[in-house]
Amino acid sequence: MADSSRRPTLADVAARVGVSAKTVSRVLNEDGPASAATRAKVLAAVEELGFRPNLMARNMRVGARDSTVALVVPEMGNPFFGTVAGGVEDVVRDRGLTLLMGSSAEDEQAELSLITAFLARRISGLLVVPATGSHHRYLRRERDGGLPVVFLDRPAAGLAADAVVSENEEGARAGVAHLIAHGHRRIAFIGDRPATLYTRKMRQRGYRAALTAAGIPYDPTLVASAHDPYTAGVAVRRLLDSPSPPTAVFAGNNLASLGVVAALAETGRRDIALVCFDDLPLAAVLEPGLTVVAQDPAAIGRAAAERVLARLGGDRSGARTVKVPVRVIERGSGELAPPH
Amino acid sequence: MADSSRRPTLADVAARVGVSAKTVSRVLNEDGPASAATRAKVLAAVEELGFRPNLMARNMRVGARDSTVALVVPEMGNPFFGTVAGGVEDVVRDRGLTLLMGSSAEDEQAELSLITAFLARRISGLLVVPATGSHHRYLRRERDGGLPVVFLDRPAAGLAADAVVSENEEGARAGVAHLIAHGHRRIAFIGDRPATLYTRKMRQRGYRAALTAAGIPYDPTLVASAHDPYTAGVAVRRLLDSPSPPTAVFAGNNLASLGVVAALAETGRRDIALVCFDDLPLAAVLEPGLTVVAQDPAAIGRAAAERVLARLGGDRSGARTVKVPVRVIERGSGELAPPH
DNA sequence: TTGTAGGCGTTATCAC
DNA sequence: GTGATAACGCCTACAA
Repeated sequence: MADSSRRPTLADVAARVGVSAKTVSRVLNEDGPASAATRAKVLAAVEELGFRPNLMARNMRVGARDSTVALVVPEMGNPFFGTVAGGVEDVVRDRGLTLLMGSSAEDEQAELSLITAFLARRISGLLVVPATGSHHRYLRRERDGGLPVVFLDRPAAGLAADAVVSENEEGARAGVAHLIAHGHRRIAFIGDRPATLYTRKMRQRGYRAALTAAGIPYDPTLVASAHDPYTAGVAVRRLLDSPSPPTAVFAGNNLASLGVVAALAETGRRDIALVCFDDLPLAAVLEPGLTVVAQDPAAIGRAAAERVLARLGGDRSGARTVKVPVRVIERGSGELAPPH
Repeated sequence: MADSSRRPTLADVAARVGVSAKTVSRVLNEDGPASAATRAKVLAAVEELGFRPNLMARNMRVGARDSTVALVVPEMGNPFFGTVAGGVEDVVRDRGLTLLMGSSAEDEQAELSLITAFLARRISGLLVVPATGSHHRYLRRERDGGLPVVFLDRPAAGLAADAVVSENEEGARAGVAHLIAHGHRRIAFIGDRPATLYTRKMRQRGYRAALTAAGIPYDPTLVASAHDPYTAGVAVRRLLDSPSPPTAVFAGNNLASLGVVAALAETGRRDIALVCFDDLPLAAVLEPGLTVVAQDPAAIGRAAAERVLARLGGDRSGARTVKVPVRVIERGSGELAPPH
């Protein structure tokens, strides 16, 4: 019985069988030749001792990166990022890569230490949904050294790198144009917080573009910020109680949408038209159904993972930004006409 | 200029400064003493070369496990598991551990190779939502060797190990009793698939217990299986079209619930009472609001992570199963009376 | 078919 | 304060 406080190593297995460590290695990796007898004895000893190869040691010797791809998201709980992660994993799993994942809690410092920890593990690829306000100049050297670095949902600041984002501006513009087409001229925008957030800016830009195209003046009093349902609800109520209230609302993200829908339901305002950016479960079951600009988070994850694999495969072309299409799904709430 | 195809090592930094590798190591780890001058020069060189410590090498030398905790879930996209993961991460992050995550796709083989890959990385803890039909005898040696192994949502098969689960039976019993209290006697059960799944069995047991307690005979024709919304919808429609249809439905998981809610809405059956296991976003906004037996997935994740930390801290007590409370949230759909 | 020497990047030990 | 040496577990290169 070997010292149970230590994990068995190749050498332990070898000693037990009476061969060299190299022979055991050969059997396990199906490397060089090995006689059937030796093979059987080795496998038996491996089983008996509960030997598990040490991947850290192997990678170090081989000089290879660890076969992991790291993903940094701002919040794990948000189903949007969960679905993104699922998309990433679907793609990398097929290549034998495993997913290393952490949340920055939308905090610059946390993001930095998380990424540092990942880099220290010699990951094979890095996927980042950057936290607000963070920059990524320090990743330049890694990327130049051959580490695929891809940004998701939001582009990097201070680094020309691959990015995969939704059609934020186009989608918002289409959603707001949809409301305008149904006769609305006073349309509120409940956007992400902080207002400097990339997705917020792009979606608000789309909002303004749609207004401009229709000759409707931009009214800043119709714009509010919220990231959680509660704040969004408060914002909508305030807007509806104002002297010249909106007849329609465009909700700029999934959590804000939840708050807007709830607020409209609670106040019984079934006359307010609503289009939400990002789809929600049960959206089709509401009455009226929720008209949304649907994103495809799984596709974002997959596209980003594929960029990583392409880079790993030797693609040295310039940084590219992939835009994942969104689509307007009409379900009723966006087709309500304003009171005349 | 060093060979740019190779990452700089401690030795490279040392050579540049003109000290030994050990000195650099001392500075970086704030280990032994080091003069202010040396320290400054070392840090400058580290910065200049873009040196990053190699954690694999460090761990190997120190003989330490990697500071990661691995989590295996059956499906990444499911928001339930996403929230569980968030709970895990909240707890382990505070201890400087990072999360390694993968999906088994509810497949026994995939789960095994995933766990094998994790073990090869010398993880510090293992959290598993076991795939249907998988067993975990092979983890016994790992656990005995000091690796904390904790199961979530479903207990292990073939291994006495810590587990954290919801109050499945109690919750289902309470939910069904709620329907009975409102006058229902023909209550359908749309459970997880396959029927051998732990949560399915426990919830169905609670369903039967509630019936028995009320003296209502168990009618297998009222029981159906579904894991995705579509199948659940089909099942409900079929039940409602049957000769002696139910007056109430108990939906056994979040995805089935989506399908049941949609089917009831589409068929215009506003008279059917409904209680769902697991809460859903927008549940409160439906009309009537959705009465649910709410689980607390984040709490499940946190509790499991805390078990891991306790074991890491030296807790050698016997395997324990933690039950995370659920609670019935009345919102209307579960309080509908049957037609008399 | 099998074994030996050496080294991957880091740190523990002991010496200066 | 600092350095030389050996060792962690494994694999490559070469030899037998």
